[in-house]
Amino acid sequence: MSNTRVLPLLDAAASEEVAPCCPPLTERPFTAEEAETAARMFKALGDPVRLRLFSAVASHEGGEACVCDISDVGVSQPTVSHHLKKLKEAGLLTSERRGTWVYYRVEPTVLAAMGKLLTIAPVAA
Amino acid sequence: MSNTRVLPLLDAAASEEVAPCCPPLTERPFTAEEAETAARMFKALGDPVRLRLFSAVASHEGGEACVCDISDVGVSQPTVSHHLKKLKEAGLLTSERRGTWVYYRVEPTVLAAMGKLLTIAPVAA
DNA sequence: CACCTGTATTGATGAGCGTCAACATAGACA
DNA sequence: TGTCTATGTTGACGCTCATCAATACAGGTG
Repeated sequence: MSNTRVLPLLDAAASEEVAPCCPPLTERPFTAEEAETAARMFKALGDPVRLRLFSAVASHEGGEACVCDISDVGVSQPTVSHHLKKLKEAGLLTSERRGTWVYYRVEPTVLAAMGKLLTIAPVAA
Repeated sequence: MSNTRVLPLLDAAASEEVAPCCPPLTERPFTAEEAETAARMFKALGDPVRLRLFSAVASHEGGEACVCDISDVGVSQPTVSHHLKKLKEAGLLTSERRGTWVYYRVEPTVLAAMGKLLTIAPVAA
């Protein structure tokens, strides 16, 4: 029944140890430092163009995509490059140049961490 | 083992039918409209002060909190009010006045929907 | 080498946002 | 009614950001 597990592609060990910054939003009030860190990630996804770019990379086969595959989002090429840089700085994407093209891929642990932020705190039992 | 289910507080029916806007980010590239909708929610959580306010409400007992309980986040009272309004406009919080105080509570279905955005697409099986 | 394509950087511009002081509004109570 | 507390609104200021044109850089091909 539960077919919406968080990032099953991670190996079992990692899936239990992904919290790099913060507890679930519902567990206790965030400290200023936790909020600063987590807000940076949410902010990176808070722009429609960046969200489309991120989704395009995340859903592309192999979990990675060339810029040329995803740059059709209605803005100029420099703007695409700028947003991809922002996503990299937020730790959501990594990039690698292979010959002529640059490939971006999602950082799976960060995606899992953000997913955990939005869960109800695990029942203590 | 899986103690990090998404919003177990929702009744079973709702937990299977929460997608108000978009599929998981990893399922397929977002359309412009989907990105616009989802980005609005992420953007609302993309500010440290708003994230602290939201976390304070979400983690408060009963799932709701008076403004007076959560307004100690280092900014002025009008700024707190402004951010709470933003969170309301994004559909993440609702408010209700009871006598002297105004109580905010989290909108659980939206939180669940955002959690689903950050999951890997369910295995088709 | 020159030339072409793909991607990143620079600099500028306009819009949006976070913040506050001042003021307004709502409810409780005397 | 008047006064006090809690919360929301207004208007302004400074800063950040999304965007683009122009340019630079990287790598392939001839």
